[in-house]
Amino acid sequence: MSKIQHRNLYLEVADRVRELIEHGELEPGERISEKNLCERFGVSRTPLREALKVLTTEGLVDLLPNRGARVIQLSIKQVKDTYDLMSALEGLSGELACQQISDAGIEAICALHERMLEHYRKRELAEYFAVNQQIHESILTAANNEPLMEMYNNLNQRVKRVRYSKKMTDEFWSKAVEDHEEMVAALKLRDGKRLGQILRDHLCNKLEVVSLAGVIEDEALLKQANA
Amino acid sequence: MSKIQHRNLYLEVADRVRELIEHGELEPGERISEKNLCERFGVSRTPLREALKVLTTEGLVDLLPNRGARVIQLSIKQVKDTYDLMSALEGLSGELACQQISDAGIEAICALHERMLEHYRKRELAEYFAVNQQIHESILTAANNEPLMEMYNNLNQRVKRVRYSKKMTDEFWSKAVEDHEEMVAALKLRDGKRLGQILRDHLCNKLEVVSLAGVIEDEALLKQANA
DNA sequence: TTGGTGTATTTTGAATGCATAATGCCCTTT
DNA sequence: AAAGGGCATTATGCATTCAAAATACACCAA
Repeated sequence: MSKIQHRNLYLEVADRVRELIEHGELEPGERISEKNLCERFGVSRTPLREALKVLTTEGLVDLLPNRGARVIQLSIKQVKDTYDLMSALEGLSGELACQQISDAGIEAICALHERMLEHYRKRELAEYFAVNQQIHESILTAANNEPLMEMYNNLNQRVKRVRYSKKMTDEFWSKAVEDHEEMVAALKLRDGKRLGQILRDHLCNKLEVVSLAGVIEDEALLKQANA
Repeated sequence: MSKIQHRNLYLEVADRVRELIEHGELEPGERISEKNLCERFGVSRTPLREALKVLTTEGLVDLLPNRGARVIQLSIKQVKDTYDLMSALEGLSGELACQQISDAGIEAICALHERMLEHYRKRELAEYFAVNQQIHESILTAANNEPLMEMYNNLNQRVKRVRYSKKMTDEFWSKAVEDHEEMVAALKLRDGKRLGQILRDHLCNKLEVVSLAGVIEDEALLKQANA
């Protein structure tokens, strides 16, 4: 029997707004109207404003005094900085995972890895991404470090929008798969230092940024053009 | 001329509550009475409640639905996890700092290092700590990575209480100073990989935890006895 | 006593109301 | 026509109010 959980309204609202941002229904830089969202969710301003304050602390929203809230708009530098940070966190997760993960856990990741390879061979990008993400999540979970998980997810949330819009070159893709081969090898040996190093250097964190620059600038230009 | 800044009340309140927690006026696990704090700060419940929500997302406060707020009380594992995470962040800050820091910046840190050594020789613990912290802050600043800084400060805030209460053994202390010698050497060579490695392994992050276990357990027992 | 039930009190959650700051628009002036 | 000033409108910040949940406490029964 699961515990009765009554969440507060502001948490629910925060989730919903997060979704709106993630799915692009609220665009970066867009002004968030309290009234508008209140009507949309059917709640009063109090829980909505509390939610906005939470989202501001999470770094997803920018709250200007007396001038309302906007969806955060990351500069290229901020995205790069965030990726650097996430790499470091992934590195740590690799080290910790090697110390803590069970044999079964390793096997599970190997299985995911095989599935990922299959999707790579078939050039199924969306499926590849999904499994890829599962692998990284599994390592993160195996690391068994709450604040690490929490921070990683928070950062991921911030860059999700731009992350999804990335293009994958063949060269980039094959390199990523190579990295994953090495990762699995290190994991099997429980070589934490090595896995950590690979994850820190993993191109998903580095190379991406290069192509990202394009995306962000395109969006910025587009916005200017429309304004 | 500095910009006119009018901060919202909830930010002010959040700062004040943070201080109360940091200085131990609100103890870990202690129930936070809304009414009490409202009267103390002379504000209505709205901004206070907003502040509590912010502090909850920051991980300093635990907000239970319909049952009020409490100051967060970290378990030994959580403290250990947080330290692991902070080590990784410090490591990253070292790598980045080496890439970005100016010659003048390096010299400034060397100067701080000399001052720290002086305090070490004179066994001036408080002064040593202060300068030590300045060094780490300088490196973090030199890394020039906003979200990194933000996260580090947040984590630091969470463990500040237990961090201050730590005891310093001679052996531990001398090892710490040795580490710092190596750090400065790596920094002078702008050897990011090396500085990163040293910082990740720096005992301030590792050894500390061992003695911490004692402190936290003592406090827990004390609390039980009083209850 | 001890355990449980029902009521009163306190505390929290959310909506509403009010004061103030920001925005938009029209009008004047040059 | 463009720039600036003033008024009306709107949005925000905070206080207050109302409703619901949790807590405390007294009372009763075993």
